[in-house]
Amino acid sequence: MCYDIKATIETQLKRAQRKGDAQAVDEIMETLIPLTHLPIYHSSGFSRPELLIYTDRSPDFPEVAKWGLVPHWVRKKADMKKQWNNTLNARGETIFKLNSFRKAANESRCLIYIDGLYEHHNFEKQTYPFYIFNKDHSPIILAGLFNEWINPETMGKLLTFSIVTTTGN
DNA sequence: CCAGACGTTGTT
DNA sequence: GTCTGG
DNA sequence: CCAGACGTTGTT
DNA sequence: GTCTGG
Repeated sequence: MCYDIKATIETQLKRAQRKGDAQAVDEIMETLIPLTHLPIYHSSGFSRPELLIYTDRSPDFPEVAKWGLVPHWVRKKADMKKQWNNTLNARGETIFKLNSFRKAANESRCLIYIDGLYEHHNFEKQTYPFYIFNKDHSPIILAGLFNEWINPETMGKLLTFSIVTTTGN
């Protein structure tokens, strides 16, 4: 499960810095970062934050995307709103079967660089958030699926993504 | 056949 | 206790 | 998923 | 677009 994350600009840019050139990073800072909610210190997916993802069609130069995948078959804006809180996560075991994820699982995969994530644990009827991160503070790199949805009213493109989860190990 | 959904999480 | 909003 | 609300009346 | 439930 993964519904609450921390993502700083530095961490989100790590891949572009390593794989791209310095000019590309400057361009990202100027043109893409202002379109996002970065830096994100603790956001729930349900607040539908926008951040950078590294897609398989552009693996080293990130794209701005909104958390909560809108499937390709959604036609109306109202249907989109019904759908989007249910696709923050995608169970890896079933992504090739389900209508909402199958096409993206086959064709549109991405990576999401984050600092850490928050898991809630229950103890004596109370809930406590635990922050999970790498010991050396290196990025946690999550597997994701994405889709580019065309809003029929405005013809605007909306890039959205879902985080792939699996059973604990 | 048509209408309506299409998804995730947890379990002291 | 249960529903809504984020 | 968790956090926080959960309700009513009238109207310059 | 495709699957499920009635």
